[in-house]
Amino acid sequence: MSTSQKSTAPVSVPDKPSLDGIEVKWAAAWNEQGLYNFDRTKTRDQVFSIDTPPPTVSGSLHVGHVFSYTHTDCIARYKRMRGFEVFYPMGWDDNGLPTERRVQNYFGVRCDPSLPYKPDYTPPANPDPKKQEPISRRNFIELCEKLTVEDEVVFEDLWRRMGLSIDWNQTYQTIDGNAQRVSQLAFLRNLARGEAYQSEAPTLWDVTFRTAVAQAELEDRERPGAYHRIAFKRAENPSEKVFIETTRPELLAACVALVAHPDDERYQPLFGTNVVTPVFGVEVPVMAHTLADPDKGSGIAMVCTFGDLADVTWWRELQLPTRPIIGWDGRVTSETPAWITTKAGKDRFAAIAGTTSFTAKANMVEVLRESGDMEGEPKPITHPVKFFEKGDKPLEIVTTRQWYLTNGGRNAELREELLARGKELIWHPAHMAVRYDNWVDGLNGDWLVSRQRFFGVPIPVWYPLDADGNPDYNSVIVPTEDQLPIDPSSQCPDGYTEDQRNQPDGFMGDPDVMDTWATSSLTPQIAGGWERDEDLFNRVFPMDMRPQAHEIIRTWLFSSVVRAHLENKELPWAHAAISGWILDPDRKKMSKSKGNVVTPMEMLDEYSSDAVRYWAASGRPGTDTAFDVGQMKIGRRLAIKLLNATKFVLTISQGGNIESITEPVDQALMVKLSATVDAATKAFEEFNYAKALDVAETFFWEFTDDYVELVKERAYGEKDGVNTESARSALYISLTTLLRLFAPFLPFTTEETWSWFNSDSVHAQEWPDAMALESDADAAVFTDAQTALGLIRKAKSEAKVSMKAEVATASLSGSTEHVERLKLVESDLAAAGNVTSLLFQTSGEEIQAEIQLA
RNA sequence: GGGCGAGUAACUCAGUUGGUUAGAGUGCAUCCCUUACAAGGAUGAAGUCGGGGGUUCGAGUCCCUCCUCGCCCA
Repeated sequence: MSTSQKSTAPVSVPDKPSLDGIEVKWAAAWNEQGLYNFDRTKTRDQVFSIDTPPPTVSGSLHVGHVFSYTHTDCIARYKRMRGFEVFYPMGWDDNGLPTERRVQNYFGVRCDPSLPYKPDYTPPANPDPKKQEPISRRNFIELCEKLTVEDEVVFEDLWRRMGLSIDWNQTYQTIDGNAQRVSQLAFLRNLARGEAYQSEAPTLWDVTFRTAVAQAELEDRERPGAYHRIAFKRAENPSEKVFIETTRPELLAACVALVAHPDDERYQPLFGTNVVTPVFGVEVPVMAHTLADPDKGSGIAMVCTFGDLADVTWWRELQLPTRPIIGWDGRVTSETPAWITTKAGKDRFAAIAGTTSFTAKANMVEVLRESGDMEGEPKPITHPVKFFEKGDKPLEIVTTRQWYLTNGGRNAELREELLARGKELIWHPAHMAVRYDNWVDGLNGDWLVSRQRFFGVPIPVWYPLDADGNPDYNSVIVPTEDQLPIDPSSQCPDGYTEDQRNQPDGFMGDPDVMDTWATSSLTPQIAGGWERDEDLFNRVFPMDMRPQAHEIIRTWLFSSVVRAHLENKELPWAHAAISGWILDPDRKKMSKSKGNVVTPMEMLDEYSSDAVRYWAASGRPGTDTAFDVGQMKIGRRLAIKLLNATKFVLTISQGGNIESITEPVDQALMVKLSATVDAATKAFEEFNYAKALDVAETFFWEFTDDYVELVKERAYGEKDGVNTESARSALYISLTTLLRLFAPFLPFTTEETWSWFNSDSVHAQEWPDAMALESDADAAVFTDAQTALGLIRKAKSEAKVSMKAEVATASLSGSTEHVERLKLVESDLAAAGNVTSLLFQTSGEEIQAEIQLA
């Protein structure tokens, strides 16, 4: 780094510097200059690549977006100044259920895949959410695409207004052609390697959305329920009763066994015998399994196909028959099951056939009460119930054919490999790694990737139909890689013609789409040009950084690691930067439903982008942060101070040279500045932008409050030019260093001020070099001067006079070293304090002052 | 129930491998319209570092235990 600096343009400082309008001005200028465009001539070691989270554009803008995206941008800007070519793309997550729901509500339509496409369709003029108009799948998807484009504009406007240094030439949508191609291609590669497979198995099922959901999308919610104590009769001796307690009496017809713990002496005599279900009269075995909890209810459980995940375990491990009575719509099946053979049982079933599980439950309770098979009244309890995280009805478990992807949930070896990947990844903060480990350890099955939805990436396969028109799922027909992306419901496989679709001896397309995470898990590959632009891919992959929130470690982060591990045999990125949440002032998570969400654009308008960024950057990595307009006001004050301080320095100094800094207090300031740069650099290297901001800010306030006041007169040249150049150089070098230290945080303010004396952008400058500012000067000269100046101010403040008031005599005392140092600043202290007679005295260990005002 | 994180001034937060008298900003009080800055500046008051116990010459920091809050998992 050069030790000499001067402005690269004629200095032009506004009379009244202001933050107003600088966002629009500089966002446009940066766009025009292509300042953040990725230069793909750079090689991998010169590149810093970021796997940016694609926001869900159908969701609302949230201060959380501003918060976490600012963190990433601060790091991107730092890396850019460190000489890295930053690859900073932006994606839009428009794939999936949130978009479908928004389209349904916004246009008042719903998708009915059985309907034909209407080319000139227009949605209802006055959408009625209760009377959604059924439309074809293709019409529905067209509306999804139309709306997401509109939503993306709103997000892009915000990102630009916030000053995110994104390369707007590198954008993608998780539903666009390339994302679909990458997603399908990766799936076919998984299929070829045996990592993707189909299975007919009990599946967690959301009855509202009528789709299967994966383990990663579940959440437990506490719900009221009740134990119903129901009597089964022993098959050999009907007078002998066995009581079970169940929360789901409506599933009695789906009962396939009773289970108790093998050590439970109460039920040991029953193991291997049969009992008869009440009402339906079906004979079922009593079996032993360690999962049965002797302390829960009566200690013996009714196994149904399927009431909960424990039922699935028992069904599988005890090899029980499948007797489902709940259909995909969440209602009891309309046909009476074959296993119910008694006349009374058939009649009873007819009464609940076709009803919702809620109605069926009420009906069954009534029937059991009348028949005397229920003992006592239901006992209310509260218990955790599994929900789809986006759903509002409890999940059912139904048996369906689905596609799965291996993720270690059923394979110990793969699980260990993925745990090792978690250890290989560098986490910020480090403790977030345990969430990954917990999740991987707790996996109980492979990743279910098929979804029975419409707006998503189709599963790219077909199945041949036999002479009876039944699909042969074991003979999957796949497209060639160069045919991708494909839609199997509108395109036909090689060797077939479209008129063979759904005909005997013809083919059928897989009707499902993939889980959105199956696409989102490939964002490094999608943005990085995998199998599309190998030249780009080799320059950016594996990426350097994945920023994301902690609650999606189990979904986005984990699934991305799975895909890259399987496909690329490596981690998708080196660092994971985990951001915290925004909490409201009561320390509750901010959310729309609580009505405590603030609109980001209003915030930016009121406080300025840099002020809001300041607040965001104050939140340490991974730490939940309170929404605090107070911090934004401070940020605004900092930005305005920076404008004014820059104006001041430039009016008296327009160049600097480290060799000209000869005055001890100026040299001391440089030592402090060097330490500040060093600390900020170290913090940034650890992804701790908050600390980097803090150290820069601390130095800045000392610089303005103390140093500038101390050297003002000398810098003006009012002391016959003695050491004027030293002060001017120190001021100028401090200023240019500070503007660069603040550039990642306050990109607009620093660019505005930089432009007053430079023709290029502050964001294209090199990050300051601590070494270049280092010297063996004594930093305590400045510290002691600050102390002495403070004492003089205190005396004036206590005397309630102006800071400008004249001091007749100031007698400073302290240790020998103190006095030696203070003498080095004598002239500046006298000037700053307006002291006529400044005296020194060696006494005591602390600096003290006796002040006599004039 | 298991795990992780947090608890420091009225508020929001720093506090490094244990090391002098625990810091900053906000707010508050008092004062100053000082020619970079009144959307400003100066000075000041304010803390049993969640409770208890332990290790140590020395603990906000390490160990044990309990309490409160948040999140993840079951």
